[in-house]
Amino acid sequence: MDCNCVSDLLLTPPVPTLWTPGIAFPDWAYKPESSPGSRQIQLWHFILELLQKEEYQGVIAWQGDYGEFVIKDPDEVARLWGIRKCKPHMNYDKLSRALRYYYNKRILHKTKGKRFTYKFNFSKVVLVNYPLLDMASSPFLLAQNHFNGGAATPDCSPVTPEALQSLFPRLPESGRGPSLFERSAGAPGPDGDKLRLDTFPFLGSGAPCYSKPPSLLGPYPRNPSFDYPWGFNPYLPGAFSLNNCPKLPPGSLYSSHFYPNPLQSSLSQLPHPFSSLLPPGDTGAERGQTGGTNGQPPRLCIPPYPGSVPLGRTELGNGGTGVGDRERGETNTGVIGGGLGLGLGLGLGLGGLSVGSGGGGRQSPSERRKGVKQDPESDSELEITDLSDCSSENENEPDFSLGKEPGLGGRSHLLEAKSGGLGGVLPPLSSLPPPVSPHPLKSLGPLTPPPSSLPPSLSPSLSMVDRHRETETLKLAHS
DNA sequence: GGCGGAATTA
DNA sequence: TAATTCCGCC
Repeated sequence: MDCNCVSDLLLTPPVPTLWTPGIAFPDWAYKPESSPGSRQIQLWHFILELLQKEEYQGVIAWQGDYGEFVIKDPDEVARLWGIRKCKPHMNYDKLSRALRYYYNKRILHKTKGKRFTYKFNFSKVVLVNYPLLDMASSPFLLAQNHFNGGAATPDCSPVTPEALQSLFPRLPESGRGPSLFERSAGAPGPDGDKLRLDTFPFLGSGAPCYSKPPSLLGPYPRNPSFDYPWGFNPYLPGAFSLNNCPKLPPGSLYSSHFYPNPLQSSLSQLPHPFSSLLPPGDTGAERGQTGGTNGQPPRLCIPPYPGSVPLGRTELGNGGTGVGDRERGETNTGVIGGGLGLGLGLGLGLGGLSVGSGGGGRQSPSERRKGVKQDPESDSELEITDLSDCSSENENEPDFSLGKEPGLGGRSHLLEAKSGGLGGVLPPLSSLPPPVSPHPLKSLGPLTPPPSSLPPSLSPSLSMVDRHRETETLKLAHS
């Protein structure tokens, strides 16, 4: 982009001590390539940036549900966005159109009844930022599909703290402890990127309402030496006002040097148990996932998640009820089964798990008006029918996964290639545990015993995993 | 305000 | 591909 107005805005790295760890994406999240099809920052990244910065609390802020934010000053947000994109004529109408554009992608949805209020679907964000996560966790999510097999499966509810906790057992339940894994904090480079769960502000506990992500509310280990040595700068694409940091040369903003290929790094970024899928010597544990490396403890920020509602609150119960399109946003459910499981389990080619369409009510307003369109892609309230369906869901969206290969086949191959026969690690589909719980999240249990703080509701997942292992053991014994 | 279609842009 | 722009409808 050769837009001056952008470059003027972009280059102010955050001051670590001032940084509010609400939402920060791994460096590669800002990598143009990480935004398929996009050469520049995407709107939702931008929104996250604004939400993350205290100076914009008066313009846009977290509010209400986890992942929910309100645009307090639509015109200002539009103006800022226009500045960022060099679109001087940007206005809220256009901006909101772009936001609506995310509905089908399920990155966002509208909070009905609340003006200027939207809600992030973080499961999607997870997928976007952790393209291999779904693969790595496939054993669980595959099982998840079994669980969801007969029921309408909401495709993507927000990732809950519990879900993340399951995915990242070491993730502390509160925002104080450093627990996220970080990759080497050494020199920037292919190994310099890191994965931060504070990327997801709704995954911790917090007050139902907040002017900023609850993650900002709790104690947070300010690390004076935290200077993004790997080149990651959550504000890079859009730093607005912090000027006391050295500007990066214009060309460095998206320098590939700082933005390693996520495909190469994301798997190795995966925390246990995913890291265990890596070849020996490359596990997260070995890289010091718990304590960080190079003396730099991983940091975690705990996001605003009105924590009290782990699994069932929200949208989980709505899935598949066949609500109308106007309700689609609120139907956003089943994080694991949907968001993560979607990419994962389905991707593995599990498929065949038809989930009813939930019956009608899927026409868009215009469809109702015009009486047309059958919604083949069934975008929002996606019913997971099979892998192809799942990926078809993504057909209209940026390819967040690995290339164009539909489904997991491609992913698996890739993973295998990358990790040296990972395929052998992944359990055969036939070994998947039988449905144990209809609850999508329950299948996402951690491989390791869940933290004591985890709600009992997650316990069953453990037994599921155990059963899975037993099955595997038996199979091995038989063979 | 909010929605989505359609054409267009970069 | 990810918007941007315009628009008519609700």
